Amino acid sequence: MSIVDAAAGVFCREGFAGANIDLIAAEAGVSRQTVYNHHRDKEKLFIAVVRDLTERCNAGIFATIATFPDQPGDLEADLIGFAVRLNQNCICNRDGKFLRKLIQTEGERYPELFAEWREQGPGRTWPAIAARFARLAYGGHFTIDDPDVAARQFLGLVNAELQATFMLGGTPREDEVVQSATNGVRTFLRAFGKRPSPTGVKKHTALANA
Amino acid sequence: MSIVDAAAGVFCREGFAGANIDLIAAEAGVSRQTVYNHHRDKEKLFIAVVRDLTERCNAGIFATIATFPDQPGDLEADLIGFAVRLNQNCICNRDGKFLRKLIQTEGERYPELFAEWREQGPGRTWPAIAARFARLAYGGHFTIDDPDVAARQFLGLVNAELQATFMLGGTPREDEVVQSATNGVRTFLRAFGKRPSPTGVKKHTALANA
DNA sequence: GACGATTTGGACAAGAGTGTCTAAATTTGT
DNA sequence: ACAAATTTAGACACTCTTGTCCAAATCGTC
Repeated sequence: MSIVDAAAGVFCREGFAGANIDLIAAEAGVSRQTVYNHHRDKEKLFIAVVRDLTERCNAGIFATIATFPDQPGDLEADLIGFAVRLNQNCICNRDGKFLRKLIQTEGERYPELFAEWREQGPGRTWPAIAARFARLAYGGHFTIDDPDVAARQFLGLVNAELQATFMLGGTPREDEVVQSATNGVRTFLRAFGKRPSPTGVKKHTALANA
Repeated sequence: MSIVDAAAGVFCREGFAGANIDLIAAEAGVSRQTVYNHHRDKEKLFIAVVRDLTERCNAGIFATIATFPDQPGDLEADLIGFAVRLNQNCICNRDGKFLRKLIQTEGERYPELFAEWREQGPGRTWPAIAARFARLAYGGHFTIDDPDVAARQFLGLVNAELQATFMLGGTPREDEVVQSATNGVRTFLRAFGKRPSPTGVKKHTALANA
């Protein structure tokens, strides 16, 4: 395991103040001196960790956004699949979990660093998702007023049932992710879908592959 | 300011490891020895802080749930008012912000303590809100399949636009809270409201008083 | 095989924080 | 006003951590 990977784990578990360089070195399988050789001090190491995580997470999110169903066959199933991929590949994986925790934990201590994240992360990914929704709406699959609002509400809905787990830093099981996404997408489509389908519930299988 | 209040602030800012007892004593306006007299050690003090916050937050949430509109005049405006009260009085205030941060930061270090929170917090408040929604549905104001899912989605929707702010430990402005609640409730009612109102947008003022 | 670069382990100084102790000062109740 | 309880300031031992220094060992490359 690389030094920054090991450091990410320790910083997440112990917080910045509680993180021990000796422990990081041990988990990385190198000597303490090597840690200091590569990264001048604890703070520089921390910054390197956040930058690394932000970069990797963003790459994953954009790769997943590229799989957005622009020409859906079954709109409900396709959106559920997209939501599940987004969660499993970007938010629930190791990088996503770590980055989320570091932002929550140390966000106030490094305003510039996390302002940067905010711009590069939600500031770029949310509009990208909104654009995909706008396209679907333009194609006649939706009736939405504001694509940006719709995108944020989509994310809020498909994660609605995972909040408590995220709070405690846990990782939801795959079936919980699928369940939350399924319920969220159904509500989303009841609100914005073309046919205001009544209570009728169709049976669909979520495609959870990458 | 009491010792636990001061400790709450310092634990939140600095994390458990980074929190300094001298600083807590100074902010509480007492000597360090007094802190040790009241709470045997740092860990006991931390536990007292979390218990205190959990208790106060729960009281606030249940007080707010008591204002749920059981017999709504204007359903949309009443739900927006409820959502705004919930956010302003329970989630965005000092106690809510601190409890959220402590759970995110130290949740993994004290599993029993935060399992307790989970039972006393979401475990009791979510069903309570769900029961109110079930009552509205039974009264013919809604068409919902599962009140529990609907309650979680309601919370997810009205907070959808505040996520990034919560992440960084910030406090959203009142108008942001109202905006998010308004958009969320409108979408919620488009999905579950009795009359599947089209894109039509009515003008309503959110009652944001306590 | 030899040479330069990197890594290693261990020692080290400096600083910070926890928790204890004690005697003096202050508050509280009566 | 007095006695008991509490609070205070300061010193203290102890532990832990950071960051530096250095000589020996290891590695990579030619």
